[in-house]
Amino acid sequence: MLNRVVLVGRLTKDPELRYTPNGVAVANFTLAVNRAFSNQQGEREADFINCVIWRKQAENVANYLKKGSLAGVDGRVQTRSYDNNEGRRVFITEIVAESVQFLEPRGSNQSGQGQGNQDFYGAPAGNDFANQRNQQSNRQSGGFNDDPFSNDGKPIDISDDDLPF
Amino acid sequence: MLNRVVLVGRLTKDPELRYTPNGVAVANFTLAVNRAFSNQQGEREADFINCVIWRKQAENVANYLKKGSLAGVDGRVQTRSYDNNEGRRVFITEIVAESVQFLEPRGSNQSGQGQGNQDFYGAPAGNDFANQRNQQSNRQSGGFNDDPFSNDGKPIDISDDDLPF
Amino acid sequence: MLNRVVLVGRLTKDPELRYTPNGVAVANFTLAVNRAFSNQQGEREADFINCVIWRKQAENVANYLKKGSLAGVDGRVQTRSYDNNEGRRVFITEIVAESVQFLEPRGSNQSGQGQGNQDFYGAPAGNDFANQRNQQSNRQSGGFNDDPFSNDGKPIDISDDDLPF
Amino acid sequence: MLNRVVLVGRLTKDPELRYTPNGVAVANFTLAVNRAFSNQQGEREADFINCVIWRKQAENVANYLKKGSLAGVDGRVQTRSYDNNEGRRVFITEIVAESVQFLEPRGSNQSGQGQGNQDFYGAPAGNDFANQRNQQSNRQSGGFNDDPFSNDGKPIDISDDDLPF
DNA sequence: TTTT
DNA sequence: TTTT
Repeated sequence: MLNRVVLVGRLTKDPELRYTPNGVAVANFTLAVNRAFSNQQGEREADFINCVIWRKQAENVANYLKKGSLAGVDGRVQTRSYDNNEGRRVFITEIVAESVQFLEPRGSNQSGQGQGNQDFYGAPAGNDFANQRNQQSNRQSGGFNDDPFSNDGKPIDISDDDLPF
Repeated sequence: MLNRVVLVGRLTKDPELRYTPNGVAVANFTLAVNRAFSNQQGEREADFINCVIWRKQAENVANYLKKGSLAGVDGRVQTRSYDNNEGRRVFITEIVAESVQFLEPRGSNQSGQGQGNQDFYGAPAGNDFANQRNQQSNRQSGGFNDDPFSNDGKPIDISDDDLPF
Repeated sequence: MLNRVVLVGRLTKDPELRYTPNGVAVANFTLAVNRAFSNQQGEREADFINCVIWRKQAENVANYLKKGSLAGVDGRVQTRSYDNNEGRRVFITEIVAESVQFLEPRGSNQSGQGQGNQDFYGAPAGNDFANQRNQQSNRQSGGFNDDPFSNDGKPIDISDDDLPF
Repeated sequence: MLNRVVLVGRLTKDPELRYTPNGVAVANFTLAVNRAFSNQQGEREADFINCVIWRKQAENVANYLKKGSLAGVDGRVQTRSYDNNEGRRVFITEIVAESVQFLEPRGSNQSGQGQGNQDFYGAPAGNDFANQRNQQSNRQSGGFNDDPFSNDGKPIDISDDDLPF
């Protein structure tokens, strides 16, 4: 059934890249998306939206985005649940990104060295991470957690079953 | 910033209509949205996506949708947090619906009496609940809960501050 | 770059299914999408939105949708141009559907015989035409036109180049 | 009915701002949206998508966006037709933008003088043009054309009837 | 009639 | 050239 989400926002932290036991890459990141309206105190708030992305694009996200990066996400809403360490069922709503667009001007990550690029404010060519299905990643898995958005060293129970395809 | 969600799914239960202390209507409902793909066991799962809607449209949702109704939602992703009764901060991700479309065939709610309507399977005219801003609802508030998706009779702490405009 | 469209509407006519010279299926159809608001004459107008869909899903659309069917489309906006028979360049904006959802109640196509189905108004299981990439269709091509939305028997010049991948 | 479009792309030209006979502002612009995939020649093409925006936001677009600006659009697909000067009916599909987001880094419009802004690449605060309904613009109308995307000095026949609300 |  |  129809399930579509499009977001533009900034990463609240560097993305977290991990691997399932089978070696499939997953990255998690949170987008801060500023609201278009102000609240009753006249402040403009933001929504902090958890996103997951799989496989090759997960590695792209980890390599090219960092805290503060402006990015666009096209994906879908996913819900899942897991039992936490107190034996309580926790429900998660997150966005599974199907493609991520890097919206920073080219070179904005650079540390300071000259750029000599007249295209400085342009979006990099080929900066979409979409349509890279069928690509496989095979590095070994590190510690994989029960909740991809926490990182507290608890035992692993997210498996390849969480792969959205 | 861009924040857009479109869903089509079925209500998992009747919508819950409540009123803020100021008399503003809010309805909560959950959409079961079937996934387009099957999991590794060959089953087609669903996402269970919590939605909120405000004001006149909240009352429309409460009046016209019920458990099992097929509906479309156009809205945005919202996150918020509250402190639960154990003093723990709980983070919520939900969809604020800006418009809801009733996708049931006309008359499918009817109890059995004849319809004599050749348009029986047609979508009802005017079945969009959109573009009804500026309408105000003023009924008195009933018990309002700390989490619009739970309903356990705990003290009220959602106020008009939660109004998304 | 981000380019996403989601529509729900009714087919204005039966879909048109054709095949490229290489045997790839394409279907064209127009969705009438009723506007959520009324015009200054108090009438509710509709937008008539041309859609294209490729491969296996094109055949599904042709087989399962017809004039009047309620359908959801998830896709992207595409523009292209061609030179018409007067040597004039014509610009086309249309929606390339990536998935189509059949929103008619189960059995609504039936000619009249009893159904005995308590789920009569339920959406059919498996009624999404999505995620069917990698499927190939190989029937022979019939007359393929210069504009997939016209059908006037003029020589073919839409080729597999128009395939959106 | 559901009708939602989200785009991110670059303006192909400066926006065109005009006023209806009643003094309502309208701006037209075209977004070049690069495709996520390459064609059979290995080139990455773009879609050139016509957009319209009304009222206060039209003036914002005219003031803040120009050829090459990176912008996000949230809106809906609209179709309409008009009779051209040869008496032929022309059908138009365009995007009615409901909000536009300015995605250029702050200061990228500047002519060259120093900026001394550590937030140089940050999106400007308040750079959404959304949620500004109810605002009225009253300047006098200049030449208004039969097709908002052409500009050939022909007599005016787009009126306030084209206002999408 | 196309942007970077 | 438009659906219910």
